[in-house]
Amino acid sequence: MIVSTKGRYALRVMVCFALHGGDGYIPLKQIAEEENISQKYLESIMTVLSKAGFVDAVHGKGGGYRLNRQPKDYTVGSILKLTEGGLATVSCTAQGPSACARTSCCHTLPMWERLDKMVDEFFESITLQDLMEEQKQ
Amino acid sequence: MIVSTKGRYALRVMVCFALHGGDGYIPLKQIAEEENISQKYLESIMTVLSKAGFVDAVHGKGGGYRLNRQPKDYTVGSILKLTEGGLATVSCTAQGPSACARTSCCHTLPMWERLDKMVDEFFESITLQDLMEEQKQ
DNA sequence: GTTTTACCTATTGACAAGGTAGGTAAACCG
DNA sequence: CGGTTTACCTACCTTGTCAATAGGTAAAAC
Repeated sequence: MIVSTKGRYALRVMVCFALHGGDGYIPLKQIAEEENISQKYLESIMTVLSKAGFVDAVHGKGGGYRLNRQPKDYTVGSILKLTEGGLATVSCTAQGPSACARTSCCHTLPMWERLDKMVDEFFESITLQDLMEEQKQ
Repeated sequence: MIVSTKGRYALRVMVCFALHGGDGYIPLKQIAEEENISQKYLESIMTVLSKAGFVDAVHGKGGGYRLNRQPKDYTVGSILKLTEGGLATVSCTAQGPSACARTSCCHTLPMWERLDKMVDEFFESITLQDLMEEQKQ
């Protein structure tokens, strides 16, 4: 598994905000109900997104969260890297390139590095806007 | 992480057998020492490969394991799917397509399916022969 | 000052990953 | 035949992470 619930929920919620559009703040309670995700669990994810400046947050009544960019200006890759803490496909490359002791003699490392690159480019090529427009059938 | 130690060890060991070449059987003890992997742990991996017919196994002195095809006739994908028990990148697609209750309304599922396909094609396009020839620098 | 909201700090239960321990069964060798 | 080498089998253990829960505090509106 390359992407855990955390990253997948983050994407779904961000798409949900994008679909709501407008300038208003939406409370997390509403999003949690619409997406049928534990509100408490979502809180921890939203805090990460908020601290990283991906969304605006306002306390109190009438508050909540909202996007602060156009959907086309969020890449899926940026959201996943933030919430998942990286997108390395194997532990060999998770600590950065050449962190493994076998680097110099490994016959498989170059493949993992190509895979990482391919996955990264895949996610960076997709935006929230793309996801909004996409749906099964 | 998309590929765990199990699958990575399996690949390294298979490449190791391929590099030894020849028709002789090689005892696991030797491979474990060369690759610096716990022999006991490798045993469980080799048993899987043996049962699936990826390698021949012979008991007793002079025995061990050997490949039973040309290196170019093993795809990385086939080895990983066997030892990892599948290569799904998200749990949404791990139980086969459309196993998720949100299938019909999910904005992210098509992306996961494309990712799965891309990863599968990547691994199926690489053979043991390719890995043998490959090394850093 | 009450309500609504975001935010913070544990804690939990389930599960798998990665490996260990100790055996049994087959094949060879003297 | 008896010992040695090997594959194979069953069980266990430790560690860590995931996903979620619980119970608060702080800010903003009314």
